[in-house]
Amino acid sequence: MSSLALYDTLTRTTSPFVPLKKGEVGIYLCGATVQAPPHIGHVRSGVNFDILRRWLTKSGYNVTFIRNVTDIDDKILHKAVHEEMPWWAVAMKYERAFTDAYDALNVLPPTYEPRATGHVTQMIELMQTLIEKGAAYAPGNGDVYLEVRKLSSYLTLSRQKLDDLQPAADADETYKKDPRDFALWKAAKPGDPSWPTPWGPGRPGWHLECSAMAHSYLGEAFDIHGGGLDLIFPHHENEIAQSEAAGYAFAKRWLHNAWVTASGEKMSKSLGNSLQVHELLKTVRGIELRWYLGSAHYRSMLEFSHEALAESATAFKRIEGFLIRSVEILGVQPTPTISQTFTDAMNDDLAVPTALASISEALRTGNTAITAGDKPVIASAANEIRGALEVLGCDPFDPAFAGAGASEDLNSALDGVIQLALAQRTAARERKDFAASDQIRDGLAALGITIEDTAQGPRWSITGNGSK
RNA sequence: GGUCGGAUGGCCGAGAGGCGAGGCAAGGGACUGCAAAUCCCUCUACACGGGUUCAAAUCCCGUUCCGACCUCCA
Repeated sequence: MSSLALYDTLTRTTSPFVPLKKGEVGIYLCGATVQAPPHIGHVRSGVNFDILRRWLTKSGYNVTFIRNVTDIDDKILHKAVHEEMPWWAVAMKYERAFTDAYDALNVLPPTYEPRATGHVTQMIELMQTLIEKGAAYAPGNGDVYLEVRKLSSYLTLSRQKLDDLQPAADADETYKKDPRDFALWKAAKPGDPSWPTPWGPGRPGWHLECSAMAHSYLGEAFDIHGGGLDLIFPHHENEIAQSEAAGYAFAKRWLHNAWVTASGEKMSKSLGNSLQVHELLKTVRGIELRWYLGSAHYRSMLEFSHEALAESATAFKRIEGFLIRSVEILGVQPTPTISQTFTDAMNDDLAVPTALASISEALRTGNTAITAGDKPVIASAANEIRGALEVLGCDPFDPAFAGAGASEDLNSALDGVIQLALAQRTAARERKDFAASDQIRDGLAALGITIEDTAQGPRWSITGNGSK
């Protein structure tokens, strides 16, 4: 038996995962700033950490998974002006877009999904603690800053030196003790939303909210903090700074997912528009997009191309096709089981690509067994494959992906109609009237129904793309 | 300037001292009335130059190129 080992950005090594509390895992994942529709880079993070969560759950842990929503920030306020909507309506609109995207990709809803605006009280408490401890200061302009020079462990995650940092171009140094001090809280500007605080009305700084929410739901110390690679600095450094200065042990381990790249570069805003989740879902199903996003190792860059996505979908359909045929032959859905090779791969810092190789092997075994009519082998291969797909969130029998399906009555009626046509075709084939036989097959194909002749007789499936 | 990644076959994508990961595409074959599906075979790659070693895609040194972060970022 292997046991789970995970990489830790803090130590830059892979080490055995030991939870703070036996059988329990607390995870905090930095979620979206809801100011635009999600592109695949955003949901890759969601998918990667969903796979981690599912594997931990499968391994027997009780997982508390917190993923926040940043529903107030500069960009949202700008967008509100641009879209001529209240800022809160903008935030809600895009929060829904993210939720829809997560749902389409079968990303499990977090245990709790806190919004920044709902945790101002906790943020004020945290700032009070920080000021009392002398780590933060309110210079009187309504801002509250964290004094980074006082922190010995600042920048340990990104391994930088404070003096090497380029000072922010837009830093207002009038009130800061050091240009690198960052804002915990921002004073209200005219027309902007604000919340009252002991230091004047204002709104949350980005970093503060995550520290406050992680503390609220996971306590002073928790197991895993996740996010995209680009959050290491400044966001996660600043979260550590705030939380440790407040006296919390904070995250024990840091996991960061790599980007989706296009032409070698991190997805930019302009590219992001064409790679929005809802656009891509016009070309592939959610389960196929998820398969694609999950198939690379979470710490590797994933070079996006429409061709690669299409190929990935083809590969997935082959696996799915085997499972469907296995149900037709065995009459029951496979019972998910986890093989040792899959376990070993996943326990090795979620080596999904290696795990996928074990699926390919089982697939070949299973398909060969179908040809041979070897039901026990078909069953064991199908069980193993379904077990793996379940962990990867790509189980075709998962009700999450069955949503748009027709009712049982309708399916039953449709099957009856097609069987009538197939009986005609079989009769035509028996009298060697292949013209008539092919006419029926072509006719069904035009309706998006594919006919395949197998050793067990003809089978049909809806593959779409029928001519209109 | 500082910090951190990367370069693997037609394409995607693992591996991290010794047994050709895997997938997709392509070609050939089996099966089939044809097709589809499936199976089998073929396609022996690790940016470059040195070095260490019995053995290097993997370790070391150097070089080139690409990318990320440095207070908006998944």
